[in-house]
Amino acid sequence: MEPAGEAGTLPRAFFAREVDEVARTLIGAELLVDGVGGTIVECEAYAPSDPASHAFRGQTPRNAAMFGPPGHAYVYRSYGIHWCLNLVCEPEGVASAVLLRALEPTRGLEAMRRRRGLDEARLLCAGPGRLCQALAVTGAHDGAALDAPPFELRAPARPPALVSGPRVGISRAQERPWRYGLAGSRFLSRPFSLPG
DNA sequence: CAGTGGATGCTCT
DNA sequence: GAGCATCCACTGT
Repeated sequence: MEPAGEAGTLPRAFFAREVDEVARTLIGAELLVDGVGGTIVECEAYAPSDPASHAFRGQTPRNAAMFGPPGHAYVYRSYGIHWCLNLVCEPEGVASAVLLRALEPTRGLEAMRRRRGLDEARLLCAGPGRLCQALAVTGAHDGAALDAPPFELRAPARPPALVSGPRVGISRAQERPWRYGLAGSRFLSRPFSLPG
């Protein structure tokens, strides 16, 4: 019985909205996996009918979680080496998701340093692959609910200042400014081009 | 600081 | 067989 500790957890309904709005609202939220994590400072929206989305060409075994209910994880392997964590949005079947790209580490720093083999806090979660390594997120979490252990997600106390820009590492639909960041954060995977 | 290439596995053509 | 929603080590200024 720990009602107080769960009071701020984001409900599944939080994710059942248009993905771009969810992405903006996630900046400043706290994400923990087994008690390890920090503040979300960078993420990207991947919408339905988005040529850069894994779901664009329809459902496959890999992207099946994107077609499932919102409020669940979609985890895929990137470049054969890294894992990337997405949060599924919108009504079930629409297949949109937010890719988490960077955290400001706040909890479990020692566990993250051990997993990453690094000391410098700035580099522990600065990038989607690094973030998953630091939080020990793998394909085993694909499809898992975000409002239950090992996940904890809490909204920010106050809306933070946002910056936006083109998404990173994609070749299609580069003109869509669906990358969001916490203004002034030193924990981004890379800087945003202009002050926003 | 910029640019290049290797590691490595899965999906889709 | 190509192409990745990446990261790191290495090169050269």
